[in-house]
Amino acid sequence: MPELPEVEVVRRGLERWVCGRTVAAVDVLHPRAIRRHLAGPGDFAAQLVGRRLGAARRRGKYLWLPLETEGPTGPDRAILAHLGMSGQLLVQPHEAPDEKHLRIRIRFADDAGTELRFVDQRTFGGLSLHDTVPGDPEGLPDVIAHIARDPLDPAFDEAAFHAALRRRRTTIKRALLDQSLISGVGNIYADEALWRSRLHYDRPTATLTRPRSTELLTHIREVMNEALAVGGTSFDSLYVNVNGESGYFDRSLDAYGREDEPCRRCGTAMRRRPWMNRSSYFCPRCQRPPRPHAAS
DNA sequence: CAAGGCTCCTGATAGC
DNA sequence: TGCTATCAGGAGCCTT
Repeated sequence: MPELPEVEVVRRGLERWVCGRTVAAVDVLHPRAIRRHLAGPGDFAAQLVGRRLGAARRRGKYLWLPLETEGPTGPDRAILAHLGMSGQLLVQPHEAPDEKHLRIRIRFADDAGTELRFVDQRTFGGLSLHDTVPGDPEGLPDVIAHIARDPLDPAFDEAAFHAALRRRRTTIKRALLDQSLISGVGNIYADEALWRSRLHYDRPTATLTRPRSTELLTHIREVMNEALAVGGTSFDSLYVNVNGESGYFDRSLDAYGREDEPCRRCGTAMRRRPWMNRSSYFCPRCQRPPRPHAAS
């Protein structure tokens, strides 16, 4: 499932293969893939044709491709992409057969011989076009202005993150998955970082000391950077990078998906608990549940 | 406003 | 064999 490292791999692929190319034609093959573009598929295509794409950017799990400005008037625009659970952005030769779940095809006005394809089995992801936040140096699309900076962003505000954890009345894994507090962390890397930090997923955020939240952030960054170094995590063929190659980080996971397998620190059988309509994996010995306490 | 639950979707897999 | 139930889960939206 694409979380920050996987999305960053895709961003780099777009940077290499799509940046600077001019859109010639757009085919929307499934309306759900364009549902966040409220003006509809026809408008999406009409707005894109003839526009040159700028350098791909990313915040958390969101990607965007700025449209290079045509003239002095009008707001800057960008193609916003989210991969959802199963989305892929593939650069394919024109002659490659259509993927079973091909949703959007973008052709370019050059003779490079390749096109950009958005393929998505479960259709949680999609593309859309948006104005960018006025004056924002990164050209952040306005609809994701509420998404927090991610832990690999040099401008991520660690002190503010810690203060928010102390202020919130919630638990640590919920906070890690809240993209308005910290972005880019999904279920897999949350479990990995909590295991490395020996923190139980139900630990109230208000109990974390500054050293503990700093340590947690360090583990988040480490696990993400390790995944990035090997091209991301993939359990099946659903996630591939922009060239269609899978990542290999799943071989290095310490917590996620390891129910009944021995903890790599202490040997205790790892456990899985249903949690928020998904699962949490943890070591019952290294990651002790928080002590229940009376409400104050 | 914050917190937490619901919902969208398809395919693999388990169980009967 | 073939059916149904379950699970995977990001994030917008809704309720409390």
